[in-house]
Amino acid sequence: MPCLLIADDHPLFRAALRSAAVDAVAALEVREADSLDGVLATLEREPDIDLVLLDLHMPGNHGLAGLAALRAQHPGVAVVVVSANDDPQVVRRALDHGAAGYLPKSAGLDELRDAIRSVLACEQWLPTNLRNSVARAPSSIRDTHLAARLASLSPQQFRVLTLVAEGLLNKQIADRLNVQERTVKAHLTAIFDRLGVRNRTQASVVLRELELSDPARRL
Amino acid sequence: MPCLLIADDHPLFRAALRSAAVDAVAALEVREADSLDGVLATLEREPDIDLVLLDLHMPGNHGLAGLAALRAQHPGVAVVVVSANDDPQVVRRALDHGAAGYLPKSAGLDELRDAIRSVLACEQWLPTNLRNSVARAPSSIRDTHLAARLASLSPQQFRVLTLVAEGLLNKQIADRLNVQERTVKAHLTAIFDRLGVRNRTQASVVLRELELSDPARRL
DNA sequence: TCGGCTATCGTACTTTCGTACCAGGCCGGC
DNA sequence: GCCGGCCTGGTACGAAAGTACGATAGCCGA
Repeated sequence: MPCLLIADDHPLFRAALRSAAVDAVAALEVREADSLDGVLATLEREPDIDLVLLDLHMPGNHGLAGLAALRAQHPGVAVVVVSANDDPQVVRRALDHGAAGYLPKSAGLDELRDAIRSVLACEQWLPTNLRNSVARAPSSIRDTHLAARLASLSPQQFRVLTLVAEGLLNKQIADRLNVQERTVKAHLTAIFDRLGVRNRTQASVVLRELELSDPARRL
Repeated sequence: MPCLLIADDHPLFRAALRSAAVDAVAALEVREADSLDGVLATLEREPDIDLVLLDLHMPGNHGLAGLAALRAQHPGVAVVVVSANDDPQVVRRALDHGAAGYLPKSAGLDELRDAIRSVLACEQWLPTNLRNSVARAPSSIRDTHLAARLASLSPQQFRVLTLVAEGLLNKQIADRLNVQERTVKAHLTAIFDRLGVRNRTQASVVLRELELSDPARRL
């Protein structure tokens, strides 16, 4: 039986997505989360989840960072990004970072149903009015490299990286993760190696590249 | 005689702005720059500049960081932000960081003329269709604090901060600025004090808060 | 079963960072 | 003139970061 996780910080919108989803797919189990940590915790707790509807703008998330974390820690779970933003460049970046689909918040029930069914069948899905423009949007080489590097991080490494990017000291990170500072250092050495950087500041820069810049930036 | 600096990385758009501007204001001197460094260099070289038309998306610039740098290093120069983005939240943030006006790239010649004249007369200017919505957009307390802190940095301190945010070592920064590493350290101590942070990673986070997030982020 | 990946922790070491104290020269405002 | 800010340095020191050797254990797929 297919299992869906709805990740959005807006209760009403979650409810709307839920009712539309159960209406669209027979015998669908649905979970909900209202923060990025909640999403990751739920995925840990319930490994049966097949699909996540992920709002890019929830607490603890910055742009595509949540998507990257999800893809890095749960590569087997499909992710459909749900966003009010329908700029083809942003959609392109989301797909490059492993999204299986992109659902504008303005989408109708038909589209939502289509999206869920397609992605559960392991097909990529985009709204019809975006397909052409997204296909034309060039993938940034920088972005695909970034995606590949970040996806190679282990879950724990990703957690360390996010804490580093918040400016925490190694000792603070160790306490937060209930390990020794020495272990944090070991992870950091691996992280630097994988990301191709030489210190923590550069690593945090890499992570922050995932924040969604102004859509006009690349024009 | 009023003097204007047009800062945009697109030559055609610079030309359009220039012809419209000289047409709008009598005896207007015009300079151009195509990068943030160019803007700052020109302002150093020519202290007579009264007004900058600043595109938010030029090389070396990330979101509002260029505006903040400009305001910090040349508080006497008025800045009109020129952007394709007309989200009221972004406009609000630009104004909170010291912009004297905001000109959508879709603006007509009349609006450009109005904008330049108003700002040269030391009045704030916004396009009519944005005035109400921007007035309703709340100022983020975080943002105004950020603006105040960043504006208190000296020019050299700002340069050090930008290099720190790129992940450079103190020694590398020293070489880049032709000073001793010890001097960089002195600047950093002052920077941490003013920004209210405790290490370089947190400082770079503060600077990167100025990047323009996805317009929908605050909804 | 075995190799590979991950996570954990250890010692010792170098480098970098950050702070403590200090000071001289420069410039602008009161 | 004097005060205050900025920019520049100097010595010294402790703290943090990062590296280089290690090690043990678990898990998973070939």
